[in-house]
Amino acid sequence: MSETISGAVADALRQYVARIERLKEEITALNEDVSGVYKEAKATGFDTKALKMLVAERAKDPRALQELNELVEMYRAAIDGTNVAIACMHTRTVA
Amino acid sequence: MSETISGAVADALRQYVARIERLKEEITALNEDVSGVYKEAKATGFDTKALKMLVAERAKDPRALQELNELVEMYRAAIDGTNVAIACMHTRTVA
Amino acid sequence: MSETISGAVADALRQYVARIERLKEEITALNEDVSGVYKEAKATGFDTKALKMLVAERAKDPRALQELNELVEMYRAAIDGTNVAIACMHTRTVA
Amino acid sequence: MSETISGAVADALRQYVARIERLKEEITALNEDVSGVYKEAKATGFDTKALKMLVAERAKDPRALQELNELVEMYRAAIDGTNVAIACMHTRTVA
DNA sequence: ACGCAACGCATCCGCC
DNA sequence: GGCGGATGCGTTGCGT
Repeated sequence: MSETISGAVADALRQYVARIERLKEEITALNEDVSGVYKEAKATGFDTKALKMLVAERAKDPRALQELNELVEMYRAAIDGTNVAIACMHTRTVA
Repeated sequence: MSETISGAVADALRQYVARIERLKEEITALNEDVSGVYKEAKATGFDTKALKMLVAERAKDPRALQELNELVEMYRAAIDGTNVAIACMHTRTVA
Repeated sequence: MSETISGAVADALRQYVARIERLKEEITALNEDVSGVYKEAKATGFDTKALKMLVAERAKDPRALQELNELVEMYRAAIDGTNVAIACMHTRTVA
Repeated sequence: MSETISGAVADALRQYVARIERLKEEITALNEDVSGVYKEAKATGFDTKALKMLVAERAKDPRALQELNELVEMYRAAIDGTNVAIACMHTRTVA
C-alpha cells in the first residue's frame, strides 16, 4: 500500500488536463479567427506575407529593433567592402 | 493621381491590424493561463513533460495514432532482426 | 578616428560569414540526400511518416524514453478511471 | 504465410535507416561546426544575433526581399496616418 | 550569466 | 492553385 496513492490525485490530474484542454480549444478558435482576418485582408488586395511582417514588427520593442538593424547594417557594410566606419562594434545598451 | 489610393484602404488596413493584434493579445493571455496550470500541476508533484505528452497524445485521433504506432513497431521489429512477420507492409486503412 | 576600427575586423567578419555559409551549403546538400532516401524508401513501399518516427525514436536515449512513456501511461491510466495504482508519482531516476 | 514478407524487405529497411542515420550524423557535426563559428565570432566581439540576421538576409533573394520591405513600409506608412500615397497596393513583379 | 531545451512561428513540400 | 502537414529557425524560459 505504501506506493499507492489515493484517487484524489487522479482527480487533480483530471482537473489539470481538463483546464488545459479547455484553454487550448479557445486558443485554437482564436487562431482560426486570426487566419480568417488574414484571408479577408488578402481578398481585399493586401499581401499576407507583408501584413504578417508588419504585425510582427509592431509587436517588437522599437528601440531594440532599431539597434539591431543598425548593427546588421554595419556588419553588411563592412562585408561589402564599403569601409564605412565599423565603430561601436561592441554592443552598447542604449541608455 | 492614378497610382494613389484613397484613405479608405488605409482604414481597412488599420482595422485588420487592430483585429489581429487584439486576437493575439487574447491568445497570449490564454497561453499564460496554460503555463499557469502546468506550474500548478508541477507544484503538486506532476511531471510537466509527461503531462504535456499526455495532452498532446489526447489531442490526436486515436485511430490514426494506433495504426501508425503499429507500423512503427513492425518496422522496428524487422530491423531488430526479430523476424516477426513483416506482413501488411503497405498501409492498410483500418476499416 | 577613435570609434573607427581597422579593416582587419571586417576581414574577420568576412571569414566568419564565409565559413558559416559554406557549412550551410553542405548541410543543405545532406538534407537533400536524406529526402532522397525517404523517397526511395517510399517508392519501395514503406510509409514515410512511420519511418521518420522510427528514426526519431532510435535517436533518443532509450532509458529516458521508456521512463517518460511509463509515466505518461500511468497518468493516462489514472485519468481513464482505471485506478491502476498511481505509485511513484514523483519522478524517480532509474539508477 | 501469405502475409509474411521475405527478409529481403527487412534488409532494405535496415539499409535505408542506416543511410539516413549516417547522413544525420554528418549534419549534426556540421551544425556543431556552425555553432562553433558563432562562438568564435562572439568571442571576437561580434553580436551573435545580428550575425545570424545578416546570414539569413544574405541567404534570401535580394530582389524579393527589397520588394517585400517596400510593401511593408508602405503599409506601415498608411497605418501611421502619414498618408504617403498608397500606390501599387497590389503586388507588382519587378520585371 | 550561460547554455540547453521546449515552444511557437515561418517556410516549404506534398496532397487534393 | 490552395490547404494541411512536416521541417527548420528563432525566441523564450529553466536549470546549472
